[in-house]
Amino acid sequence: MTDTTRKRSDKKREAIIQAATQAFQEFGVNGTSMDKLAELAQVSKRTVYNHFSKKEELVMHLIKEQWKSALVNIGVEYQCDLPLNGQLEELVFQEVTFMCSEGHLELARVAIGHFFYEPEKLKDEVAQLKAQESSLHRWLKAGKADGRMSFDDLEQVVNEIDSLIKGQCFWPQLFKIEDTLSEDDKRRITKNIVALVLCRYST
Amino acid sequence: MTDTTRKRSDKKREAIIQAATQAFQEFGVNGTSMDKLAELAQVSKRTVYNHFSKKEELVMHLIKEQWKSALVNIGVEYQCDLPLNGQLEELVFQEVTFMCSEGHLELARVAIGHFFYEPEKLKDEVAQLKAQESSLHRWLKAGKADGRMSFDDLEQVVNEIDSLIKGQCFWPQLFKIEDTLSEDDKRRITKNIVALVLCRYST
DNA sequence: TGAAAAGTAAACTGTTCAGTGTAAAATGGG
DNA sequence: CCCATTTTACACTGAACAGTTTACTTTTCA
Repeated sequence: MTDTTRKRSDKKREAIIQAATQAFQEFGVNGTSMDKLAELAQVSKRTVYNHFSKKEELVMHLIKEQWKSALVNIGVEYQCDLPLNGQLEELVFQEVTFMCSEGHLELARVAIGHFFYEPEKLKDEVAQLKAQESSLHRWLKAGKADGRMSFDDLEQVVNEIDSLIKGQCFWPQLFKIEDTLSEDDKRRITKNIVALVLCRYST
Repeated sequence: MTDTTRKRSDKKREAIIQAATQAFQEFGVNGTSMDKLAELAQVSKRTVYNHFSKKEELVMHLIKEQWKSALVNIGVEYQCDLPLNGQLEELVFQEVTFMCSEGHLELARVAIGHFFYEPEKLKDEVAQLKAQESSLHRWLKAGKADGRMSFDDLEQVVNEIDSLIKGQCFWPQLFKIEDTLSEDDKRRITKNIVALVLCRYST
């Protein structure tokens, strides 16, 4: 397999992935036939099958790929010498921005469309994702250790914040019930969440 | 159409609806063929088509039906002479209980499975549902009028409470990522939500 | 009892789609 | 120019499925 052949092959592969990404987002996995996909990718159907032996393989490839690229770390480290308010606002704002970004929403749509009737598989994937301790976890833990935050159950607080974020910045957009949020919307929502949380859990 | 014929016909119809309800929940609308459905209902396929001329008609019938029956009013009216805590706890608990009931989850699964790639239709349906002012709306408004609650934006507060409830009692269960909640779970979650909300918005 | 209403079984139409087989053609290195 | 690899066009298989047609049976009740 020579270098140039690989290059041509890679280009085709790229085109397939590109087309699949778009098509799956627009029509869903089930709504995108392999014929249609090949046509969109400007590639023969057979070539699609040369690169991905089953539709499922292509789907999983895309999802994993997007998962990976989505994991650009959100990072704000706790600092004893700064007010809680500003720090937590920055952290929540980053999460909000990520949650309602088109990239993340599109990934979620494909994944949900694909896994909706395979809850077992979904559970596994989500478990993997949840395994990593989030920046939010770390920050809250540090705040408690520092004596400026007070709560019994860390997991519960994380859950509450997560619910508040997703309930306003993810689910409505996922189902296209609400439009994309403006920067002002994001700021406003962030401020409200932070106010709510600090009012209750800061000492 | 005589009385007894109606009875036989109704039984068949009932069997169809019954089977469709189950099958749509388990396999999704797209995953349930009309042949399979007829078999599950112990009814000939033609009979299915005699009652519902298209699959779509059957689907819509089910969804509307369940919507309707789901609208058992959640009702707790604001009372000036009782502590906020207990009142709001009762109200939130009712919402929590409704949200995570199997009936509601199953309806939501069918609706989402059906509407996922038809966001326009979904938007319409949701708009209809949102039109009704909830008991929560009324209670918060009354609390504010009474001077015991304080907030600028009613809609936002309702949204926050709604997010907290759904984030812990609806979405995880919808995707079968979390198990059904026990009574204790519901109570605990309710208490935490109410504490969070009153801490911030009661005067 | 007999006619109307409803149900049944099974074959059939037409379509969509995943996945395969094959032979010809394009590509690019040696 | 020749050889490897890859791509392409296209026909094909086999399955699934919505919806229809037909010829026949059962139920109900007047």
